[in-house]
Amino acid sequence: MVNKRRRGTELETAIYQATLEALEKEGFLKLNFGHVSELAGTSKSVLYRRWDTPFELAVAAIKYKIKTENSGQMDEIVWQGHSLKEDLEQLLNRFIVSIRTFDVYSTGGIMIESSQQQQDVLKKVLDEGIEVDIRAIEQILQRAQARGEIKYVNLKEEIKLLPFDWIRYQILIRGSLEQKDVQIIIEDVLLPTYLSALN
Amino acid sequence: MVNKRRRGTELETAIYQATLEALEKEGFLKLNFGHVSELAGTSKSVLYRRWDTPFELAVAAIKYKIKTENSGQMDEIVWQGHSLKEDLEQLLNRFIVSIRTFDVYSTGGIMIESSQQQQDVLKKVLDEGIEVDIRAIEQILQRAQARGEIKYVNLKEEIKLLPFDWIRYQILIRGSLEQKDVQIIIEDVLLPTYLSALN
DNA sequence: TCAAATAAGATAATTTTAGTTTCTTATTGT
DNA sequence: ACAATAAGAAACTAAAATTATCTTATTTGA
Repeated sequence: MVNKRRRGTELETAIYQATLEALEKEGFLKLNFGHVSELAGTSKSVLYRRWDTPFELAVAAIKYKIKTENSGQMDEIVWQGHSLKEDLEQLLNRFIVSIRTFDVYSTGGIMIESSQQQQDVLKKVLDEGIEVDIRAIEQILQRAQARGEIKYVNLKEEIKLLPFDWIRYQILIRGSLEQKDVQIIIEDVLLPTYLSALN
Repeated sequence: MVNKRRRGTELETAIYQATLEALEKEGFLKLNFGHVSELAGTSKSVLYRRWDTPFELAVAAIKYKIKTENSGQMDEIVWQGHSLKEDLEQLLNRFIVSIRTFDVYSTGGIMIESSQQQQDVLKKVLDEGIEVDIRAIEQILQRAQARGEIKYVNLKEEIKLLPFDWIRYQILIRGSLEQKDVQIIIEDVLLPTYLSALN
């Protein structure tokens, strides 16, 4: 390897891509600076200069990925359903796609520990997502109200988040989610819940 | 250190207890044979002979803990409620206690990866618990049927598992669960869902 | 009861990995 | 063109994981 040194943004995106590649192949636990620097075609010292731990690198890389690829996707949904049920189907299926993107970087997914600091960081990432989820549900409820399917739109936050929590659990922990499961949660749980609380 | 060598079951329970202690203090990621062998007052080679990886040791230790402490707890619930709602409160509060026992060994709790093999092992552990959960819900439903609160008791398995999945998610991933959240899931979600599906 | 088999425990040796430091030189900006 | 900055390579250090070897307590069963 000789001349042509990358730096700044160019170098960092290369590192991020290498990190994501490593995460996909080896997962979180095995992520280390040595391997990533090889993949990125740079050297360890470059990574040690920028991040203190592989964990921080991983978070930065995932943030980068979300920013460049998913940015605004959930925010700008064009609703196409003609009923509360159809809107929910559209929303949850879209959500499943985006959560699976995440899942790739935690091969399978199992709970393990992390430091308090690390938890705070990840909690923040999660919470940012939650706001988007809540807004989406609120939009759906208002559409349903306009149609006359429900009278009110005030729902407790925990209930608004229920389908997202449940889907995350199925994908990240259980490791599987079939189409029929989504139908079940919508028809047997969400619709009865909403109709009971909002009429 | 000299004479008096422990072996067999005696030695292994000592190792399991040392492992659980290490898990509580340091967590999953930092679990290693060297540290555990010190805590157990034995030597590394003894551990390397029995388990290939710290992960397998951890699983074995947690299994041991569940077997000796929690065994049959959930199975032998004496129901004390006088309504479907009260039965659900009893069940879920009990469940929360048992899941928190688990949580101690994953300080905080965050999803990270593990190998396919490891996942299979943990999936099996989870699945064993699921059977107990399902039986408990079925008992409750039959009591509700006997009281006349509901007509039928046939519920899809996904729905039966919903409250357990949801609670696990809150505790293991979100990292918190308040009493009011349990009330909300029971009153606003489960009861409407059951009454809608089973009448 | 005694000898052989088994497994515990101690220790040393080896390997691997993480992390640091040093140095050279390409690149940038003034 | 020259000084400042940061990339990249490599060697080095330290720590931890893993393996190997050996001694000896304990069990087994003839």
